[in-house]
Amino acid sequence: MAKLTISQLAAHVGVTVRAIRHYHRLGLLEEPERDASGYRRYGAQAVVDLIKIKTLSDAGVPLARIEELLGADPPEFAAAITDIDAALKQRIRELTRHRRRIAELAEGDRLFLPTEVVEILDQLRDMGVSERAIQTERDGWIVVAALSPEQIPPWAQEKLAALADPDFRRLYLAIDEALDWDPDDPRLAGLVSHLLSYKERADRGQQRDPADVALDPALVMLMTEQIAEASPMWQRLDELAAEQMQRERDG
Amino acid sequence: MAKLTISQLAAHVGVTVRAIRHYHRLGLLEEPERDASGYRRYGAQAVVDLIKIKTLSDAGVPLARIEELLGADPPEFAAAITDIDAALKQRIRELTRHRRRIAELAEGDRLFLPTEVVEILDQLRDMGVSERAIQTERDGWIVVAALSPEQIPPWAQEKLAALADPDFRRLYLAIDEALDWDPDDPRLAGLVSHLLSYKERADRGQQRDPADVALDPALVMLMTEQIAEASPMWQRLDELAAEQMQRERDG
DNA sequence: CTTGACCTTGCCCCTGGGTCAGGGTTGCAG
DNA sequence: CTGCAACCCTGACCCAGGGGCAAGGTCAAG
Repeated sequence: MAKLTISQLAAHVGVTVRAIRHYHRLGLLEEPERDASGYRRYGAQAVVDLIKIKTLSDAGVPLARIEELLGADPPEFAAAITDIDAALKQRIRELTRHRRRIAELAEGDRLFLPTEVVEILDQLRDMGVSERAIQTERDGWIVVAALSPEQIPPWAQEKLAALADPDFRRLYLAIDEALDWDPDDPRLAGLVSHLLSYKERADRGQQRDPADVALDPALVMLMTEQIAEASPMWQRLDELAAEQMQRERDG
Repeated sequence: MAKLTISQLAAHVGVTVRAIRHYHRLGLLEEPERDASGYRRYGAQAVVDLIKIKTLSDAGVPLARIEELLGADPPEFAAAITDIDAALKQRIRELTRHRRRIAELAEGDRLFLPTEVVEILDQLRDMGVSERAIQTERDGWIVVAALSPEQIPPWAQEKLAALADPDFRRLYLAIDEALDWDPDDPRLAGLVSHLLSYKERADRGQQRDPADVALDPALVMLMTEQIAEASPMWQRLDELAAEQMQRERDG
């Protein structure tokens, strides 16, 4: 009669009745004697064992591993404890890293992109480019980073160089303002000639046009599609410019 | 053509293909368009979303909660991030605590017991009591600590006081040596009289016998059974002493 | 004698996916 | 052109570590 019922044992050790039965099923904790009515009756050893189990389990040791440990002799046990402690230390370091990443998440772009690209986005922001265009730009870079991360640095360097050119900035801002125009807007013609004249100057000069860098054409298409999706006007602009260049070559 | 396949997306973000499909099923990540053959094709937004999901998930945020967060507006999101960070900090503290407990587990006694009891065990060790008896003593204290922690300090104080008495120490050592005797060993009679004469002196004196402290009788029985289980000789000793006392009262 | 709090076993449910099965597609090499 | 590896698809089952609930037996008090 001195012995504990399952719920008393559970309450004292700070574990649920359900968990104790679970441990029995797994063979982690020995099944105690039953009383006349079939109830489990626990002695002191069960308390000791259960506390051990709970302590290890709280530390994140899987139940299967705990089972091995309970049968191990002291040197083995001590070695295992050392392992577990190292794992805990490791886990704590990880959590600390995750904390930092989480903080960056609240901050925005920086999380997803290499620093060169963050630099580009910051410059665009300083120029007064619309948030929407910046988003589109950012998404393009993300896809490039996903497919060919090694192409990011050269391309980004070129783009940064271009952004140092006031002509390029004017062009960028002009296109930004036009993003929401209808693809049939008559003002598009002016934009096309602005674009082409910049291109011409860039070609004559020091190859400042980012599109001229030797890039995977598939990637360029990807970027183009990405941008076109965000703005029908851009798509049209691209077509018109291509046609115009074709005519110039022909004529 | 331009978009990512599921495995490209997975590889870039550092997550398994299976996990992505899982997120789709949970509605966490939007199902992208399919190409002609039914393959999923992902754009940049998916990369961004997936990185968010992974970052939060790595931090231990349950997927269900992540789903809510992705739909939340920035202030809500920021608040949630603060919560999550606090939870991480909390978790790190917990792990650190568990590390300490685990370390104590390797060390032995200290794990489950308040300092008074550790003190008792240390004194027993200094006296040269066998490790086996110390284990039994320790297990008894563990049970008491689990069942009635509030009874530990008075009982432990009494026991410490008794241990200061050379008579009690001699008795303790005598019983320790006898632990492995057969229950029918003829030397038991001598041990019984040693026990009873100590009890008598203790009763006459300042109530030094720990068993005299007002204790939960269920607890005492549990302890007794615990010890009896470890040593049949002890069980017999207990019976003989009880009989002897009965005779003395009667006679 | 009933009531409520226990106890028993057994079965399905959850998360965060892993793994296997049984197919269809794509791209490259011979 | 054909074969074959490496993809992709869905669906179904499996794991830990239990939670919840059902359907029934037991116990102590009023």
